[in-house]
Amino acid sequence: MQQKKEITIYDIAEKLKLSATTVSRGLKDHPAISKKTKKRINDTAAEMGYRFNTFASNLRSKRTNTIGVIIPKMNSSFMSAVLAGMEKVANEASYNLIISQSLESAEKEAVNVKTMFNNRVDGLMVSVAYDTVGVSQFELLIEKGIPLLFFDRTLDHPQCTSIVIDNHKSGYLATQHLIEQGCKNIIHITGNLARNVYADRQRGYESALRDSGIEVKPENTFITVLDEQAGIDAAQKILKMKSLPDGVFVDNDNCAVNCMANLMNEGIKIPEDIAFIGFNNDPISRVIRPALSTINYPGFEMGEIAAHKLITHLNGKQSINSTNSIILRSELIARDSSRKIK
Amino acid sequence: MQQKKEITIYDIAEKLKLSATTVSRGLKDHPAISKKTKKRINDTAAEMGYRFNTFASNLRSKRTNTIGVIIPKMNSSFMSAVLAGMEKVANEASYNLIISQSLESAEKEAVNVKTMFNNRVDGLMVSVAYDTVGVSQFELLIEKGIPLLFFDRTLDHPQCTSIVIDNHKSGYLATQHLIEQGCKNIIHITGNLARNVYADRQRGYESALRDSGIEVKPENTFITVLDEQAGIDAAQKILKMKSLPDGVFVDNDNCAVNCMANLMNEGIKIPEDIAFIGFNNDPISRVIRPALSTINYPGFEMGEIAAHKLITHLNGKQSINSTNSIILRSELIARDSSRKIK
DNA sequence: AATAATTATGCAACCGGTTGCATAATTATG
DNA sequence: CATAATTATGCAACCGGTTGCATAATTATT
Repeated sequence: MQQKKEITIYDIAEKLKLSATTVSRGLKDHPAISKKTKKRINDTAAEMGYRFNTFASNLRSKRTNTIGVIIPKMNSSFMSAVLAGMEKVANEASYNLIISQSLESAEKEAVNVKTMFNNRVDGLMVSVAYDTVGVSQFELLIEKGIPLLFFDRTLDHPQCTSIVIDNHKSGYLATQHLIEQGCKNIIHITGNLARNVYADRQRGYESALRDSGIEVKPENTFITVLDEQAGIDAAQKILKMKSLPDGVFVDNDNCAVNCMANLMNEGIKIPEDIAFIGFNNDPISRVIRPALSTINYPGFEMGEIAAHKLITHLNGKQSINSTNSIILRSELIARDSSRKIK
Repeated sequence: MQQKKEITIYDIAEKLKLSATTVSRGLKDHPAISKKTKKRINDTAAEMGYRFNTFASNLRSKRTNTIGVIIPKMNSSFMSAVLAGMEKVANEASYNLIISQSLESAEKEAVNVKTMFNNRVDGLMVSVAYDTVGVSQFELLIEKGIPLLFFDRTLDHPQCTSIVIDNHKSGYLATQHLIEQGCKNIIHITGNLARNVYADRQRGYESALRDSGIEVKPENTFITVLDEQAGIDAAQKILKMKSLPDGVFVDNDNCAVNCMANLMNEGIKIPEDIAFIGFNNDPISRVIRPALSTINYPGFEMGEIAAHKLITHLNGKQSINSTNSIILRSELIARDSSRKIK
């Protein structure tokens, strides 16, 4: 395992009878170095098998070209789309991404923030865990002037930009759509209402009901973790209700689909007995039968925009504080699971 | 944006009238430092707001505690499961993950390898792009003694470990299952046969046919990119065949589901007319109706094992060359899409 | 040809932990 | 109490690019 000696700019300098300074600049395409010298330097570097030492560079220049990302879980269709978008933009701008998962634990999230901090990421993008409370774990970044950006599940902080969709409007549209289809007794299956995404959708749901003169019943809102099991549990709960609902709005397609499948197994007809609408426009929503109505959530685009925003700021082109939040367009996609009216 | 001055071990040393050496060792829990001094050092560090400088450390110690991952695409259910598994293990072992996507392009893959190389990752885990040819782009890593591990889509290299499932057996099992259900004219929708995963499954498919005395027809193997569109295209192609197949084995659930849905729209009955089996055990396979039979591909586990294997090697516990390949268990999951016999 | 302006290159300190070797401080042994 | 054996701490060089400032080389101007 004895590594061959690494070639440094000093080795190149010596061979070319130049200074390390000139070699460093030549490799960086610095304007003060002549074309001829640059070519000599680059050729020799290639020939000698030189490789740039990021650490020496980072150490001196105090920049890492690395962006941290902390998300609850990698393996969801939505989140991997976001990551893919971020990676694409970051890669094109020569930034590296360090990604870690909080696994929905605020505690693990705090540890990850610390790690990112020690790794001196130039900036951090976060979608917070299910049970995160307060912003204190992020203060040390802000004090050091490290830009912090929230996306999807955000926290409110005057110095941070948030990238979100209009969750209130989305919740409103989804509910209104069910009402238009004739639903009068609508369940909302949602998550922790301390999280902006769920709270906003719940408010949208309530507004839509009120605007149509339908009573808002607290027992019609199910707080769950929105995973597959939660969908199954919700189905059981619905089956036990004295009067069956005629519409269900679920904040996650995957959860919705599992709930729906369970109800169908018990002989419930979708959408005739119960109309369904999900959230995210997950691929699963398109292939299930009946196809699941949903709210389109542009994950890939959100990732691109978040990364782009952060990088623009890092490159000094624009302050991250100039905008406090960016709201992406999301829209209703009506499919068979909610079409009671033909 | 003027950062507050960073606290270094020298600042701590000065305050405690110690040397930087002692502080460095104290923070690292070095055995030669007394308990008392360690406590003083750690307390002062915390109090002064010291943060460890990874770059200075990396520069000197020539280790990065960073592992690179290059995959074709992040946003597939299988791949995000793999990544989640890797991240979990890496995080627990205090390694960072740098992830980048080749987006199925060999060219972009080569660039990413170079970037990882320059970033001096301690090791690299790769699932190669659709059209990657040869191993030359990885040679520079191997020459420098940087361990390289392939998973899922592998390349053959004497110095690299591969983590795979038994694709031959899986292809055999899938095909055999269809035959047992009475299928005699089976299509295999697969990918680039230069990739081990697809070539092996194709061999398994052919072996199963032969073992049952069924003729292997080249035109029954569709080479595609296995995405949603490919599923739709395959459905069209099937509908135009002179004699319809009675079974279809698709190397990807998502593609399978789209193909199936398209055929059903045209009045084909699944499984009565055509039995279907997919690959991966994607969540989608469970919720679609009829539920899609598939091969369970333990992505999360594969990620965990790959990361664990690499890290064990990096920590000097075990040479990566001691095993040349690790084969994970995969199994057939029979569901309604293939059950012709009740 | 002399001077100014421009372009190209180099010096040397710096970034902040790490480590082999030497030395000092403390404890154990005879 | 002297000497050996441990244990604890420090010195100084090192890792390899980067950068402000100075100087050298070349070209333009009068």
